[in-house]
Amino acid sequence: MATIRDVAKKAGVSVTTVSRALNGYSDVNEKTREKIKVIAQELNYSPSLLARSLVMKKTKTIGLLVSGLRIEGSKDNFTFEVLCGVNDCAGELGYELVLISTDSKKQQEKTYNQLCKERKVEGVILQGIKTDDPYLDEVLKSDIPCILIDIPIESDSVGYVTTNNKDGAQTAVEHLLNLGHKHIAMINGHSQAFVSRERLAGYEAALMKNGIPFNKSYVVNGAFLEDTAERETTKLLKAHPEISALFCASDLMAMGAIRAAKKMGKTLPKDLSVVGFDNIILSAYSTPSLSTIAQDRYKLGFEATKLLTNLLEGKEVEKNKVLQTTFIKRESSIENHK
Amino acid sequence: MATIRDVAKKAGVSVTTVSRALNGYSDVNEKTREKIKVIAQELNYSPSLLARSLVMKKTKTIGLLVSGLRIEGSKDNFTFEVLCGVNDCAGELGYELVLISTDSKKQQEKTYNQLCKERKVEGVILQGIKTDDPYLDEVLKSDIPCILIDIPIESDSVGYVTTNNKDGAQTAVEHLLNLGHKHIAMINGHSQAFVSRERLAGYEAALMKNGIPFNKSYVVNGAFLEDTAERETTKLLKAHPEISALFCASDLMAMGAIRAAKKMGKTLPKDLSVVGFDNIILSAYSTPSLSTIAQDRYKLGFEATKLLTNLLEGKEVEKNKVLQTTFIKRESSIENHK
DNA sequence: TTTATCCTCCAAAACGTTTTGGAACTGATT
DNA sequence: AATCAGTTCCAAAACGTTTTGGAGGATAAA
Repeated sequence: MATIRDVAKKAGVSVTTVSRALNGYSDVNEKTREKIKVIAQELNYSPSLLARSLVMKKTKTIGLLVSGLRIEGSKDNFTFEVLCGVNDCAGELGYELVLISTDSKKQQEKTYNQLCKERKVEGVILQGIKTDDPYLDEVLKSDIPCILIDIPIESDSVGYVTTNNKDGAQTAVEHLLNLGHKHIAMINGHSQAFVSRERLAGYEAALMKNGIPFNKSYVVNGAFLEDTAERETTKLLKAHPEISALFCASDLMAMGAIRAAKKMGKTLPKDLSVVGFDNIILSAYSTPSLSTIAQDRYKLGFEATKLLTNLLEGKEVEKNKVLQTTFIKRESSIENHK
Repeated sequence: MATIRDVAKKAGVSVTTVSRALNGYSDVNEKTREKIKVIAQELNYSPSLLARSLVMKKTKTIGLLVSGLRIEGSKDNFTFEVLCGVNDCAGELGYELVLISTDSKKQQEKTYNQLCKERKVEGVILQGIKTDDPYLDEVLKSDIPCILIDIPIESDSVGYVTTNNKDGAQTAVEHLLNLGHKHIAMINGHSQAFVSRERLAGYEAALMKNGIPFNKSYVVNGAFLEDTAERETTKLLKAHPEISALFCASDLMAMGAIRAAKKMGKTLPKDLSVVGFDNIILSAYSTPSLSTIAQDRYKLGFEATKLLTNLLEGKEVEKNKVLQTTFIKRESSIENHK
C-alpha cells in the first residue's frame, strides 16, 4: 500500500507538497501538481482516512444506531427503509455510514458514549429505541450530536424527526366515522412508544370532534405485534360485539386483527372495517387489501441525516422535522351495515 | 476527550504502562493495573480506535458492499435479511460493519480498491452484483478478501456463499409433476445472475428425469421484476393455453404471474398452479398463498461473515458454503384438473 | 560476593496524514 | 543596493495509540 511518503520520494518533493498538491492548495506550482497527480495515480495511492481522521479530528462518519435490529423487522421494513434514506443522504453529503446495533445485553457492556467514541462516529441517528430505554438518558446527557427518530425530544445536541401521528390517526378514524361507523375500537401499540400516545390522541380527537364519547374499554394494547394484536382483537370483539370498525396503530397489528376476525367467522370488510397505519408492503397484497395511513419511512431516514449533518456542520437551522401522512383507501374499509 | 496520556499523568505512570495495563499484559503489577483501571473509568477514557488501527494496521472492520441498495428491495427483503445476518455475526466476532453502497454512477468515480482502502475495511461481502458488472473483475484482481453472495467464484482471496438453487428448483418442478401437471412453464430471472442459470438447470433436470421434453418457448425472462413477470406471463399464457403450472424463479415474479393470470380471468389455483422461489413475507399473505422454495437469506449473510473472518484471520478452511432450501407447500399449487 | 532470574516499569519509535511557520528564490519597486 | 511582495517549497510538530528493547530493583541461587 503506497503512502504519501512513497509519492513524495518518487516525485522528488516533500510530503507536505504532496499533501497540499492533492488537496488543491494554491501554494504549489501547477506543473508540480500535475506531476504529483500522475505519480499518485501510478502508485495507486489513496490517502489513509485513518491517519487523516486522526490528525484532523473529523471522521465524516455517522452511525445509525438501531436497537433491536432483528429479522422480524422484515415484516414492516421500518428499519430497512429508514436505512435506505440515511444511506442515500449520507452518500450525497460525503459521509460514511456505520451500522451500530444494540440489544439489552450489549447495553450493559458499553455505554452509549463509549460505543460512539470508539466507533469514531461524529453523530448518530437513533432508531427503534423505546422511551423507557436507559440509553435515552445517556443520549440526552451526552454531547454527541444525535437525531432521534420518532421521539420528539430536543436539546442543544439532540434533534428529532417524526411523522404527524396524531393527524394521521385522526384522519383514519374520521374516515371510519364518515362511513357511518359508530363503534370504533383501537388496537394501539405499546405505551413505551411516543407514536402510540400520539395515535391515541388522534383517535380521541376524531371521536370528540364528532361528539362520540371515548370508551376506555375500546382501546387495547397490541404491542405492535401481529400475534398479540390477534389475541387482543379476539377478546375485544367477543366482549363488544357491537364494534363495526377497527383502527389499528400499525398495519402489522391490522393483519393480526383481520386474522382474528376471520377466525371468528366474520366476513371482511362487510362485518368489520379495518384501517391501519404505516402502509407496509403487505397491506396492498392482503385480502382484503388494507386501508391505511401511509408514512414515508425513507424520508424519515433521509431527513434525519440532513438534520444531523446540519448539526455537525454547525448550521443554525431547525433541529426537528415533522412529516405528513397520506391516507390510502383500499378494500378493508366500507360503509357501516349494522 | 480523555487520552491515554491523561490517564498516565493522573496515575503517575508512563503511557506504555497504561496501554499494557488496560490490554491485559502480564508485565504490570496488579495493584497498578487496578489503579489505572479506576482512573480510566473516572476520566471516562476509551481508547481511540483510529489511533489504534493506525499503528496496528488492523481495523477490525468489514464492509457490506451492496450494489443497488434501493427501497424497492423492501419487497423481497433480500438485502435486509442478509444485512441482519452479517450484522449479527460481525457483532459476535467483534467486527465493525460499514455499509457501502454503489451504483453505476459511483462506480465510475471510485474503483473497488479505492472504495475499500479508503473506508479502511479489511474485507468485504458483496451482494446484489450482476455477473456482467465491471466490479466483479476488480474484485477478482484485488487482494482484498471478499465473500461473494450468490456468485460461485473462488480464488486465493475470494470465496462465496450461495443456496443450492438447482436442487431447490428441481424440487419445485417435481412437486408440480407429482401433482399431475404436464405443461409446466418457467418464469426465470435475468441472465446476469448465476441463480437464474442454476434454477433453469433444476427445471430442466426435473423434466428430463420425468421424461418430459424441454420446450424452449416455455421459459421466459421476467428479469426478477414483478411487472415484467406479469407482462411476460400474459404473453406466455396467451401463446400456450395448455400450460397448467408455472415455476417462477422468485416469489416476486410469482406475484406478477398470479396477477397476470387473474386478469385473464383465470381462477387460481384451479386453472393454474404456481410455485415460487425465496419465501418472501408476501408469499404467506397473498391469495392464494404461494407454495415456494424457501432460502435462508439471514443465514446467507451470517455464513458469509463467518467465511470472511476466517479468511481474514488466515484460517485454513473451506472458502465456500452452499445452503439447502426447504419446500413450503401452500395454496397456490394443486392437482392438475385439465 | 557474584550471577541469574523475575517482576515492573519506561523512553522512544512507529503508523500516515495535515498544518504551521518559515526558507529560498525571483522579480519588481524604491 | 536595498527593500518588498509573491511564488513555491519544506522541516517538524501533532494526532493517540502499540510495541520494542531495555533499565532498575528485588530476590534467589551459586
